[in-house]
Amino acid sequence: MEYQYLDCGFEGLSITEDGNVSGTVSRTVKRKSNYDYTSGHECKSKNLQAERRRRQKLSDRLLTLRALAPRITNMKKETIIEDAINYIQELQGNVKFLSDQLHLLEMEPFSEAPGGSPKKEETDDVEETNKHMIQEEVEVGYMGGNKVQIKIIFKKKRGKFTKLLEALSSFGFQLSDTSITSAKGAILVSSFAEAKGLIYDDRVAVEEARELLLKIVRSI
Amino acid sequence: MEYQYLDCGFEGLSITEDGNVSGTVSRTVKRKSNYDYTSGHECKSKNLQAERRRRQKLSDRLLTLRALAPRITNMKKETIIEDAINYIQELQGNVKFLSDQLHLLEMEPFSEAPGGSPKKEETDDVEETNKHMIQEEVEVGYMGGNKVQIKIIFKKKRGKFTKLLEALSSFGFQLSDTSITSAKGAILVSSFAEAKGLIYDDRVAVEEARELLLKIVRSI
DNA sequence: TCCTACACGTGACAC
DNA sequence: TGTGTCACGTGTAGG
Repeated sequence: MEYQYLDCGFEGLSITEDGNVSGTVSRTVKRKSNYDYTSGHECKSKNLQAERRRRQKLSDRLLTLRALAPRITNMKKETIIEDAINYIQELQGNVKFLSDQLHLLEMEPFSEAPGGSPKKEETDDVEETNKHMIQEEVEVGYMGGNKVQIKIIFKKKRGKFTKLLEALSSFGFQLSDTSITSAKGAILVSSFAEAKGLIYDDRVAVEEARELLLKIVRSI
Repeated sequence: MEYQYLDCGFEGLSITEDGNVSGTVSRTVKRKSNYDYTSGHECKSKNLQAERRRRQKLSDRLLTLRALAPRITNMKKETIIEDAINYIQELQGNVKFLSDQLHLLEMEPFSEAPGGSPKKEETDDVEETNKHMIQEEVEVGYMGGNKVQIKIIFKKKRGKFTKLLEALSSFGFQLSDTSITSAKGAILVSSFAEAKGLIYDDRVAVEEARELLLKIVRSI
């Protein structure tokens, strides 16, 4: 970093009073003529060195920033910042995903949260009941032993299926073979299951199971 | 953004042959005198406008970057980048912490051994991975558009399937028709899906999707 | 040959 | 009356 400019004391140019509106949108251009040209003072090498320091600092920060991102597409300044932006967004997504998963995993051992988060669910429920009017439907067929075959139709909603699975599992239904098809906002789940919690004298209480399933589906 | 410079065709200055070594450490100064002053050609307004565009783009990126970070200390360029650096490091720390905690929580169901000697657990884990050898398996077939058909085999574990569903959903896979069968501790999921997050010029990156799915399955 | 990206010096401001 | 920051125009190296 050696500069042979001394930059102080001699000037080869004078201030040209040409078009003076500088760059940005609305600068209050006052043309105050800060410099005292009679004394030849206000030497600009100070400003020069400060500017050099500033640039170097900024460049260093950019390098540090680039060193953090794993996906490096280019050395260009602009792409460095772009990569940083993308990386930050990716990291934010990861954090959100992991956080959600962690909370979900923490809630799991206590079966279902009773209070839960009321606001979202409420609005969703209102929308659901008002708008589409897709009627939930549940059928249960007895297959012998504690085996049943169940069919469930409900309205498609984000995360509803996974919650249904969890609810089924926590109520003692063990699904073996299941198939899911979705069409026009409705979901049909058809499955073979073992109903371990609903056995009365070696027979599954089919109607009870059906009502339980219906309650589960509607409550989610 | 209005400039009253036209900058093309007229020059008020000549090239002064003064000290020519410019800024950085070792520039091979050749002083080639690129410009043809006889013809008045090689008008520099192109370069000027390009430079303006570059600056504006860079400024925009900086603003975007600043918009991402929650802790804004200053509007200065340098501090914007500093904040971004700190924020990225913080996010990385969060991801690492959450990931660790998640993995720890996943191992918990196996740690309910009554004796509680850590050796056993370790050997158990090793035995598990060695013995059963249910290899995760992922296949992805391209069906046109952004539709894919996926097949996933993994070892049955409590809550794993619902977590898989959520992960798929959060990574942009929208399952339409899927069937699940389980046998001897293994689960086979076969499904049609829309891969909305992985479209490159109207084509789905199949191999990427496969690797992503494999990572998801293994990480859960 | 042109085009892109960069660092530089400089005037204008804002504390 | 200074110090720090900014955007600007410009020369120059590489592609």
